[in-house]
Order: sequence, then structure tokens, then C-alpha cells
Amino acid sequence: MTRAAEDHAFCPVYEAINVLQEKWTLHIVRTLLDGPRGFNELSRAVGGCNPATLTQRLERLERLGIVSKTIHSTMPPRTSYALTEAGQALQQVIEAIDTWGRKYLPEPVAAAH
Amino acid sequence: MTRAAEDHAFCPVYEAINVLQEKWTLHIVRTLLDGPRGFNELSRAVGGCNPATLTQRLERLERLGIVSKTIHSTMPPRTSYALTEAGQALQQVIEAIDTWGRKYLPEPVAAAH
DNA sequence: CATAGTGCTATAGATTGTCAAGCATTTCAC
DNA sequence: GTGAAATGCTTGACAATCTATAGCACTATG
Repeated sequence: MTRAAEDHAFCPVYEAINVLQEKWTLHIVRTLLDGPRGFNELSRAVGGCNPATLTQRLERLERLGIVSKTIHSTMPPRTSYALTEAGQALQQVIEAIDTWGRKYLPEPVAAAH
Repeated sequence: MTRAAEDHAFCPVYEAINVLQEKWTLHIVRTLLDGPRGFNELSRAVGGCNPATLTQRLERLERLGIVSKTIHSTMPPRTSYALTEAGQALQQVIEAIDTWGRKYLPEPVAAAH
């Protein structure tokens, strides 16, 4: 997966794309821009991501310093995921996508089967 | 994949994310921002994407009106892929990612080997 | 005339993501 | 106080997605 990165030496853009391109990552960040969420709450808000994938994504995002996890209580389980500064900064990216999407993806009907 | 979209009615951002999140898509667009490319040329510039996936991505991008394909000659084979206006507009997105990446992904060493 | 190049496609295999169920515990409705 | 629902996940089997490798038809270069 990062084989090509070797050729490119190190390219932050290339790396950034690789991070953001994983399924659900941008959806998760977008949801968290509205404020911190618990696990199931986040799952519902994102819509469609199953817990296994969600766990994995959150772990990676945490390792990258994009999301921070806070355990309020173990029993009953209470956790919350929030964006760090790096995570908040992704708002620019989401906004760019938003702008682009509104302008160039106007109709979902296009592929009307 | 689009199951959640049903709940969200229709959300351009959601859709846009789904398009851009597919592996190699953003890399392909980024490469094409430097100008049109032939198939193998593009493949090499992107670095790491195999022809089967590349073909599939290019077909989808073409259907979405992001990329345009021009066949200059069948034999010897000469084709070129270029960004349409919608594709060029993705430069804003790539730039946002670039800015973010440079600021928040400074070291690749983090996940040392 | 062999080698390398063009733009792909095909088949099989590896990686990644999904579905469904379930655990331990508390809280809320009844 | 008993049953249902919720919390934050984990597990294991399965499906979708992506990759590796090889190859085709053909030309241009040496």
C-alpha cells in the first residue's frame, strides 16, 4: 500500500490522501465536526459503518492524533470521541469537498438504473 | 454502500465523500492536475495502482464527468485522460488536503516500519 | 527480428470491509 | 423486581474490493 511512497521519498500529500481515502474516515470526521460523540451515537450518525470498521478507523485516527478518546466510565460504558486540533483542521478539507459536491454532483438520479 | 444515503435523503457531501474515498481516486486526480496522461504513463505517475483498478477508476470518473478520455489512435494504441472542468475543480480539495498534510503529518517515521 | 513500448483485459489470490450475534453491566419502564 | 433497551465494544464467518501476474494485438526502435 505504501510501496509507491518509497519512490516518492516522503510526500505529505500522498500520505494524507492515503489516510483520508480509507472507507468511512471522512464521514467520521465530518460527523465529529458537530461535536464529540459516543461510540454507538457516532455509528448511527455516520450511518452504515459497522462497529468493527468503526473501531479500526477510530484507533487509526487516534494514533494519528486526529481524534481523541475519553473514557468517562467503564461500567456503565461511557466513552466519547472528539476531534483534536489536527482533526478540526480537516474542516477545510470537508468544506472543499462540500463545495465541490454541491456544484458538480447535483443529481443522484444520473445513474438512474 | 449507499444504504445510509437513503436515510440522509440526498446529501451532496455524503456522495462526494463516497466518490473520493475510493482507493487511488484522489491520487489519479492529483496526477492529472499536472496535465493529460496516457494510461501507462498515468499508472506510473500515480505509482502502485494496478491496471485493473485504474481502468475501473477511470471509467467511474468518466461517467461522473470528472475525467475525459480521448482515443488518438487504436493502433498503435494512443489514449489520453484529462480532467474536465469538474475535475479541475477538485484542485481545491487536493490543495486543502495538501495544506492539512503538510501541517499535521510532518513525520512518516511516527509509525516506524 | 528481438526487445520494449502502447492500452488495456483476465484470472486467481490477498486484503479490506460487512453482517449478525453476543458479553457485562446499568438504567428505565412496568 | 423483572424484562427490555441501552452502552461500548469483540468475534468469526462471509462478501466486496483491490492486487499481482500474465498476456493480447500491434508498432516502433535498434
